[in-house]
Amino acid sequence: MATHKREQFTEAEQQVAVIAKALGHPARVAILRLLAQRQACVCGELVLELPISQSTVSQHLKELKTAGLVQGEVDGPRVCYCLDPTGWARARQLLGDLLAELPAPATQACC
Amino acid sequence: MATHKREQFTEAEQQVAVIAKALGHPARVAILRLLAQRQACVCGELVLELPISQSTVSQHLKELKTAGLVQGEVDGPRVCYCLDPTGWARARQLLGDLLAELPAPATQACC
DNA sequence: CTTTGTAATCGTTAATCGACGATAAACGAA
DNA sequence: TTCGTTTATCGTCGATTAACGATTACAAAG
Repeated sequence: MATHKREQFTEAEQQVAVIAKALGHPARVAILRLLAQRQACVCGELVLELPISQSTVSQHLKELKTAGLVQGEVDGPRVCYCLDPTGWARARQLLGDLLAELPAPATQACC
Repeated sequence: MATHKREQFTEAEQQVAVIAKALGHPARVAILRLLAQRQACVCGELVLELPISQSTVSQHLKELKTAGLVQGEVDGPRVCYCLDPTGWARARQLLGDLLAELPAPATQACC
């Protein structure tokens, strides 16, 4: 059963997991890269660039938005997406902390 | 349909996604942190520290191993786990590249 | 060889994910 | 107001995930 015991982990662990989960699909990584590269962040542009359907892109955008990594602004009939400044900054912080906490280990294993 | 179009994204995007997916659960983040903190990386220790059952821990360890982040070495009746040196170094590289490629945006949104 | 302790696997269950087409909603233009 | 364009949502489907207890596999000890 997916009784999801997530509550029992630390706040930081859960937050990192949320970020990582959002990054856990190539389409979402691609979307973030596109949003960072070009300033033209209209949804339709993304659909043209990606090998998935419009509804699926929309779905991924929703997940990124839920994770706080992306924000969308309605602009007439279309929607302009971009990285969420504070959310992405926070994500960078959390991932950076994780990398700092888990440094590259010595070349030989522990045991 | 889960037709998984992952093949159609770039190699880097897919690899980042694999890493991120492995980090996408608080239990796995916790496991990695425990492995980095203490050198005592015996599976049983992890089970004692985590609020989930032995079989679930084993499952998560398997996923981390599949993602190349962790390695296990049989030591008599128990198994000693630790960060996979090369795999984790690679993961650090990929995540670092991503953070470099997606810098903290200007405080104001794009549109 | 049998027992004991440890970890992996199996089987099951519920929930979530990923994908799509179809439909609905929102808006500007005619 | 109606039409075309754009995006979000709905409904569906199969696959995967997360979790657990039970069982199995294995190695060391007796």
